[in-house]
Amino acid sequence: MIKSSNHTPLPKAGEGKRGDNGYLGYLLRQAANTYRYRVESALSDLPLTQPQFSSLVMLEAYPDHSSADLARMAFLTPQTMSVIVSNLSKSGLITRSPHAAHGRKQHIALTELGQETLRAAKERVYALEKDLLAGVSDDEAATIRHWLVSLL
Amino acid sequence: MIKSSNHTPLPKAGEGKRGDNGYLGYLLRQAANTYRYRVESALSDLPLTQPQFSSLVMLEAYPDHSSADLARMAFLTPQTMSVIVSNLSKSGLITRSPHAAHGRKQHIALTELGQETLRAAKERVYALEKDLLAGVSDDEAATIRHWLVSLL
DNA sequence: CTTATATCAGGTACACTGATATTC
DNA sequence: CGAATATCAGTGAACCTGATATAA
Repeated sequence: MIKSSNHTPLPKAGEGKRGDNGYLGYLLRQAANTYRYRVESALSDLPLTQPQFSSLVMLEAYPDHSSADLARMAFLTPQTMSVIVSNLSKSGLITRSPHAAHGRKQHIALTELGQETLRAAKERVYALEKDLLAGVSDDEAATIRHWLVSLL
Repeated sequence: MIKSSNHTPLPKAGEGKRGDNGYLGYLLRQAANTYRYRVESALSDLPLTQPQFSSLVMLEAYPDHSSADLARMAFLTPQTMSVIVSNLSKSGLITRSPHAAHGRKQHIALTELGQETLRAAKERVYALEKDLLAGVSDDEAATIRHWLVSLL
């Protein structure tokens, strides 16, 4: 036998349950996983994971924000974000300098390498944005965008 | 100072970048993360992770499918799915019995506990489905569903 | 004393690649 | 032999909870 179980047809990959009639939560999860995989493939040579990329984008958009600030933005615990920031630091993409004047806060800054890497990553990732809306009208895009925001 | 950096306003949690105008991929990721967190909170007393829950649902819907089959459905490597299945087995939710007649395939079956747990988990998770579509019209829901499926 | 920040310690599930054994 | 399955070994980023130290 060539293909797996032969008395019950293998559902189309990713369907899990009933395709167009599948549960929304399941579809949301699968879609996000698929997209994450695409992003990490596109970034595989940099190297930068998606959470790291997101963190860099946030840092660039909102400089002078602390690790704790980033954690709140990303709905993560401070400890988790601390690990991500620490990994970014280990990769030489950011530097943390003690900020004596403001409590225990650390000033996070992108290094030259960090800026270069982020710029390259943005090109790749933003190119994927177009694919996300292929064949979707502006009205539909607005509906989708509004729905995603409403879930946060 | 009470709230983090005070000269640059902290963006609304989860926005990361520009809210309604944010990048779709980013919104997709954040929405999926938020949903995942809700699911795992709802399941925290069972205990069952979301990947484990998905696997159980697939197993119930498509009995007699192997770990390799599940991996294909979920877009995961056989090794990864093997770990998930192994954890389910360790928790006593499934049993694997050698199936001498069909190559190396293992027959996976839900135990009594597995069926009970899945039933309880379904109640909780499917209750969350309603929240996903709160304030969304049928037309909009169809658009969203179609979009998610198109990404897979 | 309270609050916020950062970080250490420990743990786990999940994801990958690579290698191996088994079976048809 | 090739193809499919399962699994061992190793690695790593990313999550979590809990405890601790520091500083406004």
